[in-house]
Amino acid sequence: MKLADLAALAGVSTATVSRALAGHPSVNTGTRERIRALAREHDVRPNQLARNLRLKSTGAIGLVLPLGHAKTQHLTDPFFLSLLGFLADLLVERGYDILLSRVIPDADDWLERVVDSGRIDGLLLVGQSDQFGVIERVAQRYRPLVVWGAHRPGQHHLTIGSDNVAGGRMAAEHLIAQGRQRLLFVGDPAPPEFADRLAGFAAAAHDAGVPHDVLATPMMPEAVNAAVAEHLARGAVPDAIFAASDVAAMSVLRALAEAGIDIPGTTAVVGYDDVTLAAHTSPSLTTIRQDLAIGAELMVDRLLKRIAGEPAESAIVPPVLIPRQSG
Amino acid sequence: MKLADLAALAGVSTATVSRALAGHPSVNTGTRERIRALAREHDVRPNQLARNLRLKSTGAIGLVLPLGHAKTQHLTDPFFLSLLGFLADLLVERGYDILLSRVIPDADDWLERVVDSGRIDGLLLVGQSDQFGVIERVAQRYRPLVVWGAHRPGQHHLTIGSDNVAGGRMAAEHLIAQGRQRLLFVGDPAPPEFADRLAGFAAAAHDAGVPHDVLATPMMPEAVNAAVAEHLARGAVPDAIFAASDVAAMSVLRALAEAGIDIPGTTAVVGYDDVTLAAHTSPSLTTIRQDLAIGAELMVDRLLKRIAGEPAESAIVPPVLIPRQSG
DNA sequence: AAACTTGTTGCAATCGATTGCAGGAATCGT
DNA sequence: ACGATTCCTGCAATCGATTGCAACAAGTTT
Repeated sequence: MKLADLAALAGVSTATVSRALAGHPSVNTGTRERIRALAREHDVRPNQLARNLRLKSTGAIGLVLPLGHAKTQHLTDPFFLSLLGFLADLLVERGYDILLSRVIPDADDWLERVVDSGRIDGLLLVGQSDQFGVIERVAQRYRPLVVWGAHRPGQHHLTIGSDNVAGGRMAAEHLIAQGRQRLLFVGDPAPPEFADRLAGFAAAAHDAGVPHDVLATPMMPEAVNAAVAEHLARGAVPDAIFAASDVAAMSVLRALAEAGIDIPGTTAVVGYDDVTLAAHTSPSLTTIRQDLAIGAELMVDRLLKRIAGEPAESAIVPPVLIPRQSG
Repeated sequence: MKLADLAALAGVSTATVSRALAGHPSVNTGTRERIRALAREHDVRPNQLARNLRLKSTGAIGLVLPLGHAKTQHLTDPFFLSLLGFLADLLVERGYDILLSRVIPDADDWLERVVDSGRIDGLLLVGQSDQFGVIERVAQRYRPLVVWGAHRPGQHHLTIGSDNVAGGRMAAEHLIAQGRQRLLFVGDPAPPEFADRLAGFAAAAHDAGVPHDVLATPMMPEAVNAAVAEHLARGAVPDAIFAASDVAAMSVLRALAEAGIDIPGTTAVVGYDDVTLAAHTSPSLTTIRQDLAIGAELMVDRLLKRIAGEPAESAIVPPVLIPRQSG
């Protein structure tokens, strides 16, 4: 039942009904209570769409996962789901709904379509994928936009992310401190997050005078598994592998186990993210943790500041090495 | 930029612009192309809210997790996140957006508010929690509503769920076949899903002439852990525990390990759900799998049927016992 | 030349709520 | 008793797109 119907029932105008339900002070106390009682009795629930249209505010935050570099990747990715869980909890606590979309950036105005749809008050983007340019362009004019990802000098869009260069460096230093000598990076070096992890990894190796290889592969589990298997079959057995993500690291573990290689005896493995699963693989996975609880809080905090018109800047969550059995 | 602005630029009415962009056949081909070119050039993106209001359809599906029995439970729950992942993938493939809310059912019209908000074309509810009555009431009049949960004879709302009674029964039979004699159910027996699991468990135990106990506890990890620890401290050491969920089962594993009890030598543990983690705990967790990929497909399929005005009925996903190390 | 199609476009109502402004009634001050 | 406040309520515009109906021009038929 809508406001106009209730107005007819109560013998007043919709204007008065609207004001009564909104608790507007200018409406007479008696009338207000009468209308409210009637509203309860007759199941009146105002149409949010109409309200949003008029007020130009929706109470919803967009949450988008752009899938440029892995068109077959699904929302079931544990890293994304975990971050999503934290973000959702925080946003709901603050009274926002979440409009979730998975976008495959084919048309190059995909981001414009999202922000100009009028359906959201702000947007959280998880991962820059290969859409750096698009994001920059939109961020120039659309303020309430926060991205999980890497920060480049001079960029205009607001990012929250872990320091991937530092994380990659930590991985390499940790492995080298164990005396590992033949380092291998496994993953897709194209997306900025992964590129930074590799850069830090390579820099630390270089500083220590240790050589390293790069095994570039798409991030899908079977692809990683196959790439590592083939690499091993060629007789190249590294004594340390740094995988671009935990999910990739788990495929690496599997490929090594299938090749009968001892972990960490022969080859150490270090992952990235510290997804919940990482503590429970066997052997359990040494990894670089991104603290998503903190990251999510930073994202939401910055986004709400931007929505309120206040300034807010990028921030970095420091990565932490979590040593476990795999290396 | 909105349609009216473009109309002014093109020297036509908004009506014509609307029809041109929608590809309505009655508009002159020349005019249509001229308007479309202008639209591309000037970044015209119609306001979805206004469109939705007029058309009374939104292209969004609500996804709600009611948290009646665990007011502190979060969206980070792995079972929910996993189902959410599957649902989101399916819905996005079909062109729907997802409006995600976590609801704490305090006011008893929480569900009415969601379905009458005008913001969604249909609703998926994950879990009935303790809100069976509310859901029944709304389902009487609101058709596009699909619930993940238990099916009661004579109920009106459409549910997809695993056969929890059969699942509970399988757990008990599996344990009894190993010669286990002192069975214990751990969990909150109030929500219908859990009640069914307990009912099947109890029935199978009764059929086999084996006694069983019930340790009722809230489902939060610390609560389960504490409840089991206290139970053990009272000297009652069961030789088999059936936990209402995998997450609860993991707390049970921890409590047993902390009490120095051998698993599965002294006490076997069986969980429910088969979350990804269950295969990776140590010892790995024997559990009753709910196939969420299939469940999600059934939910989306039924919901879209209902939205299209077609009839659709409840369905059941058969549970499967996954034997692992814990029992 | 009158009557009738056909093709294209615009007017204005509609979706349902919010709110500035105006106006009527009641109360107050002098 | 008359103007000035104060209080309350309703009118009507507004948010932006969609669409039935009417209108008009150009072409066709008789």
